[in-house]
Amino acid sequence: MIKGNQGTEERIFEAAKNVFVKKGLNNSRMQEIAQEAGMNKALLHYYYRSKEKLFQAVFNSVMKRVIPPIAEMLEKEIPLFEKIEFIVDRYINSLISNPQIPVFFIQEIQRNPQQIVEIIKKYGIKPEVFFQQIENEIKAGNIIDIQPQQLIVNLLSLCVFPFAARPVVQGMIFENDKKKYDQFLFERKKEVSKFIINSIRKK
Amino acid sequence: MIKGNQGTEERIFEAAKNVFVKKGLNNSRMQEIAQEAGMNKALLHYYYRSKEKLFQAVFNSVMKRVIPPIAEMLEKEIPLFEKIEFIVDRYINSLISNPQIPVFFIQEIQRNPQQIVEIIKKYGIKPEVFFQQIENEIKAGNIIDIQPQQLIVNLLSLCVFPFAARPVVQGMIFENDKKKYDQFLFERKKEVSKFIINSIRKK
DNA sequence: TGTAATTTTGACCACTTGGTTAAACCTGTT
DNA sequence: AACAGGTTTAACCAAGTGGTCAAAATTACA
Repeated sequence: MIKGNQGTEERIFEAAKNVFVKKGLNNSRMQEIAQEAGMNKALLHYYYRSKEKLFQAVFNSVMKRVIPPIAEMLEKEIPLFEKIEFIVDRYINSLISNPQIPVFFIQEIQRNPQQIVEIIKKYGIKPEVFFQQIENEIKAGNIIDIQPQQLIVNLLSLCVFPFAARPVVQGMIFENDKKKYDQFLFERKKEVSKFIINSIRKK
Repeated sequence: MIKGNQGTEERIFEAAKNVFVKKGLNNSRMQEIAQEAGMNKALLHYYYRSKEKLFQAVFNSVMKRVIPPIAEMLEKEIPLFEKIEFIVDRYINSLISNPQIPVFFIQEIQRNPQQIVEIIKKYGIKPEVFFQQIENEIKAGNIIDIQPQQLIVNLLSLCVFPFAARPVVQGMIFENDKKKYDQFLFERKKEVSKFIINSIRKK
């Protein structure tokens, strides 16, 4: 049964996602989202009540798409070095496909930190499993002594930061050459895991 | 000669810096800045014409305080490993004193990327000097083969990201314990340089 | 086909915000 | 004391904002 509204709600949602992710909550206008969806502004309120509600819907959906794969990777039962290579490769790959996500997150983090933590935990990331694996490897003498927290933050930093700071880094050390920076990011899929493993492997 | 305005302009500037750095341009209100400075809103326009001009004044000042020390460190003529230790320690220290700066920058980066690159170059950061030093060490066989760009972005990532993502990381892996996270950041002053040098040192 | 229910629209509202202005207020000078 | 300069203020304005509403258009259904 095709209802009268042939995907109106979905069109609003997609338009909102585009605009919100690109500009963040405070720089996005309801009017702009309506235009992007090709309809009247009042419809956004008809379907989603308020800007805040619409934003929450978008934000939850983005989290739901981004977090579970990470959770799954962290808990996968494969050797540590393999796992690091796997996570870095997949994570950077997904950031290459969605390069605005880090800034979108960082902005929302400031606005509402606790909510994000709760969503992340809801979708199942339990860093303790990964921590345990790291500690086991340390005890087994396979990697150097390092705080698991330091290691995982290092991994995150190395993956995410180049996307958040792209405009400046690209301007400073890549003569603003977009292709060069894309290539740079592509190579990081291997470089970052090499860098990490090099650092923690026991000689 | 003490004029009638006993530092009014400076008080505006300080108030604006506080508010802008904490909330970013778009979430800051002129009224709020006026309140913080304890004066009438019209005075902000009397001294700085517009919100944008006031923001530029603040932004330039912050850049002027943050960039030159980095430029100086990058060009200092000391051995590479020492330099890495020096930069990481000083940089993280300065971020501990000004933890909102990374988010402030990342937000402004999106708004006006090219302007930032120009300011940075104006204040004298020339990464080429550092790149040359890295390439020399590679040729001399002291460190492994690595793209200088990858290395410097790794260094930046490891220093800056934990401040930008603090609320989430603190919530996820430090049970939202502020003191634990402060301690974590403090330890990174040594951990990050160890991590980097471990990775690039030739065995 | 006629009617009720739902969806869509344009006009509108209340409020916020950056910015302006004319008048009041110093403060130093004569 | 009176004047002249810059400084400070309260009141105001225009534009933009999220949100509302009644009427129009469309769809579902008897």
